[in-house]
Order: sequence, then structure tokens, then C-alpha cells
Amino acid sequence: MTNKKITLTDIAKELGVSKTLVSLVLNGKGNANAINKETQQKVINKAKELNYKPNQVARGLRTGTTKTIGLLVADISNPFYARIARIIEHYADIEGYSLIACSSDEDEEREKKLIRMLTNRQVDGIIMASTLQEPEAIKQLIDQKYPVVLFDRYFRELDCNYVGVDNKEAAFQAVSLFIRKGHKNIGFLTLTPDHISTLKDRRHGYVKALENSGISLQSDLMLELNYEELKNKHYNQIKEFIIKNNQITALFTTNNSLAVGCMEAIKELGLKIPDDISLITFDDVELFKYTSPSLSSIAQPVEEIGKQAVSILLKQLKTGELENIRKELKANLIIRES
Amino acid sequence: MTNKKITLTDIAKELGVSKTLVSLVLNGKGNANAINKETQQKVINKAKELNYKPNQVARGLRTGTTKTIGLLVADISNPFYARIARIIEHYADIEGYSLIACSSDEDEEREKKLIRMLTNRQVDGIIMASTLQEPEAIKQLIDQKYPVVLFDRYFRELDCNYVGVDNKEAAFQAVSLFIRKGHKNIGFLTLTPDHISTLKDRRHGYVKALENSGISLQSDLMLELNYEELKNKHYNQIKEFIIKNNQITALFTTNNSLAVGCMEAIKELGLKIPDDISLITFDDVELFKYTSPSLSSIAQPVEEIGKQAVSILLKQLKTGELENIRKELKANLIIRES
DNA sequence: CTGAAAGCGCTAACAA
DNA sequence: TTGTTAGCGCTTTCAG
Repeated sequence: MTNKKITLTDIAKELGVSKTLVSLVLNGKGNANAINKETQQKVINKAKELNYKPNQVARGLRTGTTKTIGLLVADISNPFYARIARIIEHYADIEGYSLIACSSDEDEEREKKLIRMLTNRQVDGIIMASTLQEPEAIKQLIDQKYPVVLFDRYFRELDCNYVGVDNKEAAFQAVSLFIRKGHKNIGFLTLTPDHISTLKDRRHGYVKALENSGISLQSDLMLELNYEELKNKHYNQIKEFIIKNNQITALFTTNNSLAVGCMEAIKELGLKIPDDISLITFDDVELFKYTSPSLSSIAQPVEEIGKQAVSILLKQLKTGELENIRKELKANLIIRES
Repeated sequence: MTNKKITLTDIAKELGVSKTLVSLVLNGKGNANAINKETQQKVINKAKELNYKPNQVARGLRTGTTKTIGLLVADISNPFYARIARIIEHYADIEGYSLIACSSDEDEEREKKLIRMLTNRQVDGIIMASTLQEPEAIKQLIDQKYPVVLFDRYFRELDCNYVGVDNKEAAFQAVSLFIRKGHKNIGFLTLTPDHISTLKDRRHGYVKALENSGISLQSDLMLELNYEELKNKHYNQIKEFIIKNNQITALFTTNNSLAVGCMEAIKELGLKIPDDISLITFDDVELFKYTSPSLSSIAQPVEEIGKQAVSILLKQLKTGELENIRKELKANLIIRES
């Protein structure tokens, strides 16, 4: 394996020219610097011949820019985040950026560690759906002029780029639909940590819809599930919840995993959706169309969210100006059988 | 924004010691080098006080190791790869490695570009499910002593670490089950590019099961779908296929997206699974349990695949020895209603 | 116990 | 039109 790594210096030496010359040519700045066409061609040929590979790390150290974006979410394998990741990867790639993807597992300490990791790695910017309660760690980034785009989740107290949907309105619409259909005892299932903005907003939408129709809020009908338990598919709490509150005829869940948990629990209890209990969930998953029954859901404009997130980040990377762009999109209530 | 970046030199200067000293201490090599406890503490305190962040890029340039793993798959948002990604992230993280994740879209040229990108970025190793026909680009990596672990897909002609399942056997079992249930006209749906080892092996399993039962192979009953079309949810070909071959009573699909396409097509044709057509698919997705009807599938031991892939890679990263480890695991046929 | 100095591979002033 | 030089921030001999 003769394959010693080829560097700029190797090419320069072989050709008897300077590193600068080679660097310029290989970076397409040959013409701008009025370098002899012939010389340019020689350099290019030699680079190909030696199978030269520019060392991005060295370039990164020198230029202070790594062409890398950090993507931080709760769980990269959750269909919602997985789809967003793919879209972000796509748009980032167009501009030559790669993604370091990481999952916080809804663990605040872990998220802080990951933020540190990403900045240590000198990623040029971060796109994240944060699980933090206090955005102090993110504020520090911004104070250091670090480009950050939040998506899905925001912080009221923090001036930061953001793209997401109007969660309160979407939840309001879904629950209002239940009410119009005559449901009075509508359960609300959500996750902890419950300080997450999306979850809070969805809860507000639920409460508002009830208020709006003069239905009094029963705190019994609201259940919070622990993220870890949910991840390990411990659906017992959901079952107990349904048994204890057997007046419930409709359920609103704040994410796709909860909806799956409900399907399982309801099935195990021998109940039927929607005959016994109706279900609408936040976040659409492709297969919800084919479940039994097909699940009604609130679909976020995933493509647009990912695209906007990258677009905002890249703009600020290019200009160096950290504006403060907030995009609130509309979610789409998809009514199916459930 | 006083936040100039703090470097080792800054700490050294403030303390009136050398960079070496600081570097040693901060890397936990203080004791090994018999550095004064007090001095060590001073360094650590000062680092904390100044909020020092080690620059990984600089370290990477110096040490030639970036603590980064490249993950290359067809589509990071496909549930199968998304789950694997999460697991790989988990095990890599334990050892301090991060992931650059990228999707080839089953495009050979794009994959080659991504491989180049990853090596330019000096990732320490690559874990990939390759879409290539000729593994030349991967062979080059290995020749350069670049640690590579293939998963899911392998190359017969290439000596390279690999972890995956026995695809032929799994497909054989699934199709044999169809036959035992009395099916004679069993359709086979797969993807292009069809040189991919998993797809070939699954096809072989299908053929072998038929042969084994003395059922003659009808090439009409085998359909290949283009990846791009599938991604764009163009299921018309599947519909036409089913209409043209209305003797089909069972379908075997080689991946989860194809199964979804079949469900859609069969539904649109007003047919019922499994009454009119039975379905078994490769790759299990959580929601297959809840679809209507629930889908029988071949589940790969995802956790084990991801864990092994990381383990093999890290071992070779540590020892510098590129052995050639091949792990073939067993897939699990999950029989549901379809 | 601590420090000086070299150098990883690259880019960018500045010279020539 | 091309070359010299310095230096990004870090680790690591080698000397003291």
C-alpha cells in the first residue's frame, strides 16, 4: 500500500512550483489570479494523477470554517426528525455543507454536552430542536455570534432564529373538531419534559378549544408520560389512564410515539378506534394512512421547515449577520378514520 | 460580545506557563507526566474560568484523527436506516465519536462523491450500506488502510468487514411459508439498482423456495421498480403489474417502501389483503403491527447490526489492524395477518 | 517538574 | 505571473 497521503506540497514539488500556486489553481482561483492556463492544466493533471485529496481539516483550521452543520434533535430515528434530517442534508449538501447529526434523548445534560461537542468541532452553525428548559446554553452560542436556527421548539425569552408551526392553533383545530362531533370527555396525552414549547402550545390549544365551547377542563383527563418509559414502550400508564377515565371518547396526543402507544393500549383493552375512542395525533407518519383505522393527524410542512432552516442558517453564514428570523408555518389537519 | 475564542496559548499566558503544560494537564496526562498537583489545579480552574473549548479541528490536524465516523446509506430517513443510525450514534458516542450522516439516494455517482467528501474530511472510518455495483471506490479506501465496515449490503469480490443478515435464507423462509399455505402464483417485487447484494440474495431465496417446491419460475411475476419512482410514490407500475397478473395471490417485497406501495396499489384496486393477495415484506417497521391488516415482515436485528458495526470499526481504529470480519446474523420472520 | 520548538496541511498577505 | 512567509491551535518530541 504505497498510498502515502498526497498533499499540496507533494504536487508543488513534483511540478517545481509553489504551494500557493497549486492551492490557488485547485480552488478555482487560477483565473482570478491570472495564472497561466498551461500551468493551471499541469497542476490539475498532476493532482488527478497523484489522486490528491484536499485535507478539509487543515483547510478548516486555516480558514476557520468547516462546512459542517450540527443537527441536534431528540431522536434522529423518530420519523419526524428523520425526515427533517434528510431534507436538511439535501439542502445543506447543495451548498457543500455536511451534517453532524446527534440525538439528545430529551436529556438536558446530554444536550448541553452535545452542544459543546459541536462547537468544539467548529461546526459552522447549528440547527436544533432543543429539549432545554432554560436556553442559557443556546444564548451563549448566540452571544458568541454562533449561528443557530431553532426548529420545532422555541424559547419565548430567547431571540433566536426559528422555524416551526403554529402548534396552539393546530391543536385547537383538532380538539375543536372533536367537540363539533359531540365529544365532551376528551383526553390529552403528552410527554415530559413538559416545558418544551411545542408541548405547551399544544396543551394551550387543547385548553382553549375546551374553553371556547364551554367545556370545563378536567385535569384527570390529561396524562403526562415520561420520555424514557415511552421509548421503552411501557404503555401500561396509558392503559390505566383509559381504564380509570372510561368516560373518555376522544384522545388527542402530542406526538407520533404517543399515538402508537395509544393504539396499542386501546387494542389491548379490547376497545375500538374510533367506535369507543377517537384519536387525533400531532405529527403525521406515512403509515398512519394505512393503520387500522387510519389515523387522523396534524401534519407539519416538513419539507418547508427543513428548507427554511437551512436557508436561514446559510444566509447568516454567508453574510455573517445574525438577524433574527422567525417563521411560523401552518400545520395541516388530516382527517382520516380515527 | 467580548467572546474572542480562548486558546491554549491564552491560558498559558495568563498563568505564565507553557502551552505544553496546559495541553498535558487538560488532556489528563498531568499525573502521567508528574506535573505538580497545584499547577494542574490552577490550569483546570483557569480553563473553566475562561470557558476554554479545545479546538477539535486543530487537534485533528495535529493528531491525524478526527473522532468522526462517516455513515453512508441510501436514505437516512428510511425507518430501517434511521434506526440503525440512532444505534450507531449511540455506540459511537460512548467512545467519543460523532457521526457525519449522508444519503446516497441509490445513486452511484453521488455515493462516490460522498465517499470522497468523507475522506477529505478525514473521518476516521466509514460505516456504509453501499449502492455501488463495482466496489472499486471502496477497495481503494481499504488499500489505503482506511477502516470500512459494510453493513446490510456486501460485495462478493471484496474483502471487507461486513455485518448483515442471511438474506437468501430469510427470503426463502418467507416464500416457503407462502407455498405451504398453498400459494402457487407468488409475485416478487424489488428495486433497481438490482446489483445490490441484499436484493440479489432475496431474489435467490425466492427462486430457491419455488424450485424447492417444484413450482416453475414465471418471470412475469417479478417486477423491478425504479428507486426514484418509488421515492416519488409512483405506484402505477405496481397497479398495472397486479392487474396484468391477476393470478397472483401472494406478494413478496424486498423492502418496506415497496410494501407501502403495494398496500396503496392493492387498496386502490379495491382488493383486500390477505383475502385477495397475501403480503410479506423485508424489513419490519414499528407501524406494520398496526396497519390494516397488520403486515408480516422479516425483521432484521437492527440493534445488533448497529452495535457490531461500531464495534468492528472501533476495534480496527484502536489497533490499526484491518482484519476482515464478517458477521452474518439471522433475520426473524414475523407472521402477522397479511 | 516545566518549556522551547517543530510541524500537521492549508490559505492569504505581501513580495518579486 | 509566481513565490515567500507566516500562522490557524494543537500535540509531541526533546532539552533542561
